[in-house]
Amino acid sequence: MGISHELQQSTFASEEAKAIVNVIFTGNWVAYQQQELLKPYDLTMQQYNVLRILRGQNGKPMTVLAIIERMMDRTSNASRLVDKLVEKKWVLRRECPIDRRAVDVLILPEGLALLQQLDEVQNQWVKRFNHMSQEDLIKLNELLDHFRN
Amino acid sequence: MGISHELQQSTFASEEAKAIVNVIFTGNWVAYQQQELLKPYDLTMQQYNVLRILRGQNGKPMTVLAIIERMMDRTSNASRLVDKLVEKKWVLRRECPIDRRAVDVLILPEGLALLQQLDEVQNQWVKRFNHMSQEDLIKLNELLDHFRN
DNA sequence: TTGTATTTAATGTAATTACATTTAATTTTG
DNA sequence: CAAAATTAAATGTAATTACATTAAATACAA
Repeated sequence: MGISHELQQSTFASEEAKAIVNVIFTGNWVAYQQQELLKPYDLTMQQYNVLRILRGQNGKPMTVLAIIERMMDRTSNASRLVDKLVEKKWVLRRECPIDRRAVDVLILPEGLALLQQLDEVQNQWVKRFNHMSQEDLIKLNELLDHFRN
Repeated sequence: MGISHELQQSTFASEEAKAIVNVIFTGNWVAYQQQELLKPYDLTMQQYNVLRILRGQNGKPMTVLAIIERMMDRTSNASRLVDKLVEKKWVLRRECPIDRRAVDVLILPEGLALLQQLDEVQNQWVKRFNHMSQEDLIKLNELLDHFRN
């Protein structure tokens, strides 16, 4: 089931053009599945992404700008994403003591607990990709990295 | 510049997890560039996608449903996308004579002219990817197809 | 020091998207 | 045939995103 069949497109102008469409389409395809996975937890992909970034800090706070730099979708409005997470009591936001322009964001135990729950869901879901060999996955990661230069 | 460095993430739980993030991130990355390219033409990626699908019909009309089946982002609201294209006089919408529930959508000469203009822009931009060999591109397409099963 | 520029985050807004519902037409079933 | 089910598209709406602007704090330069 290649991209040509998927989009019912008989030919592409070039292998480059095909790869561009394929990368976007496949990205949307995975993102959609992730969204479905997260829906029961009242969490959008971007919110989930922010939570995981904060967990990676191991308790250390992060500014909004630092969060953006690590996000998969950097066009998201991180201020408002953090808003939502604060609303849901999963993270804490407080003035940064060193630079009062900045804001420190911290994940709360409730947020960590939610992520732990989601780890299990995620681990189950990732099995969906075990039709790919380890070599294939490594090669795919290399090629995607190369694609972005 | 791998995905780890890009997102400042030291490790991933597995090569699968890394590939998932990489596919989404790279998809967003290309989509963002395409959007920037289209901005001067007052066209969103989804609108552009619909226009190109219609051009592929070589004058034959298509129903909204048929358009959706060929779109890269199938969660888009095709009705409203077509609305926008009708507003801008790039496509024509008319009742399907065979099934009055359906709507025939046709690209207009103005739409074709716009696309022709964009072909040139696109061709220039695609050169951005000529650091990838033809073999790399073919392999990338294969792996992305395989990734989706 | 003081005024200017830059940085950081928040906010206003318009457009888009997601999701459910509605409307109208067609198909299927009894 | 008539009623029920299904299909195609449009629409209402709430949430999200994109984009520009604003506000506040800090850095820099004269």
